[in-house]
Amino acid sequence: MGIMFSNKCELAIKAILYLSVLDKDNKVSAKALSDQIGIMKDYASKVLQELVVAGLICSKQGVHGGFYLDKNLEDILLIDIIRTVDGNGLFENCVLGFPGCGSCEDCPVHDKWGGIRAQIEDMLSTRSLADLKPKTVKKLLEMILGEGIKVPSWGCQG
Amino acid sequence: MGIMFSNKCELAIKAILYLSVLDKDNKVSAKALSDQIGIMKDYASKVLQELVVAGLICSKQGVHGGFYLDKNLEDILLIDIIRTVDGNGLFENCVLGFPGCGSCEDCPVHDKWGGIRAQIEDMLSTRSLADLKPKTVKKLLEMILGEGIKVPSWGCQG
DNA sequence: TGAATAAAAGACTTTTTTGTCCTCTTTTTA
DNA sequence: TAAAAAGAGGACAAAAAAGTCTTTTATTCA
Repeated sequence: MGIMFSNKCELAIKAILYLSVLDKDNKVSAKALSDQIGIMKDYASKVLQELVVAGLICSKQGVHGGFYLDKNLEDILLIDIIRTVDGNGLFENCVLGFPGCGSCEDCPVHDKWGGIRAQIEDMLSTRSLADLKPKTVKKLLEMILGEGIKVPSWGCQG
Repeated sequence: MGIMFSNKCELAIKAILYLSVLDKDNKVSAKALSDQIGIMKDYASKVLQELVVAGLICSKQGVHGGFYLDKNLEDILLIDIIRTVDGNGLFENCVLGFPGCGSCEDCPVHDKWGGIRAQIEDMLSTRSLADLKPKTVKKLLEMILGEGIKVPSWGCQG
């Protein structure tokens, strides 16, 4: 388990972010994808297949087949991935696990959590993969090139 | 798994909140506690024991024994429970699961997440169990009395 | 002192999540 | 058309988390 999303969901996010930086007609195999971003090939295949079934990504069998994004990056939000893989609990359930923690029966941290949850939802839904792309490219390059290697010209100064 | 904390951690939070509304010398058995707040008795015993070992709560064996809080409520913070049961990952790891997501190698949502995380930390650490007590009493009463029963005089108006 | 109560301790089982492997089908290209 | 590449699908295995049960130890009280 990650800190807020399941491992499976984190894998899905990484995979889709990776697809988002490729050219639209550039399919990538589960093997190549998992080699690049350091996730397990077999499990990645499983998760990618689920994402295809869910309609988040597309796939094509055979030589030169692979996974790819069919939609415009403007139309894909991180929250779609979260909802598909992990469900809607983050946006519905009580953060302390109290049952029926709604407007009336508030848990002790309900007042604060409402605002925080709204910000999380905002973080995941107001910017599309297109908006995230510059940072995604940078992060993925850093991951792929490794920690020791500096990204030329626009590398970290701090 | 809850939405942000493990089931075990949620159980621990509920149990300690329950202890926080009792008189200081009022010990409660695992059975009574779990009956009241609707958690499983045997698993609760396990978790309560861990909390004793961790020094968060106290216990006493034998007739009229049970679990209780030894410290002042002002000195107990929710974040202590989180850190003890679930560790420090929520405050250290990347929300998208990217490795080494620090000041330099930022993930695509890093800018937003930093502020959100700070608010979560604030929510869990700036108010003690003493501050939370009024809401805790209300919430626990609602849980114990059940949904159909209205809490007299200070019940929900909305 | 013996019975009852309640935590401590640990073994054990079940469920969920994660991860692996194998075979089948589709697609392309030589 | 055969070989190779790559996803689809399903069975299976391992690990982690959650949950159950039994025995032992400590404490109180009649």
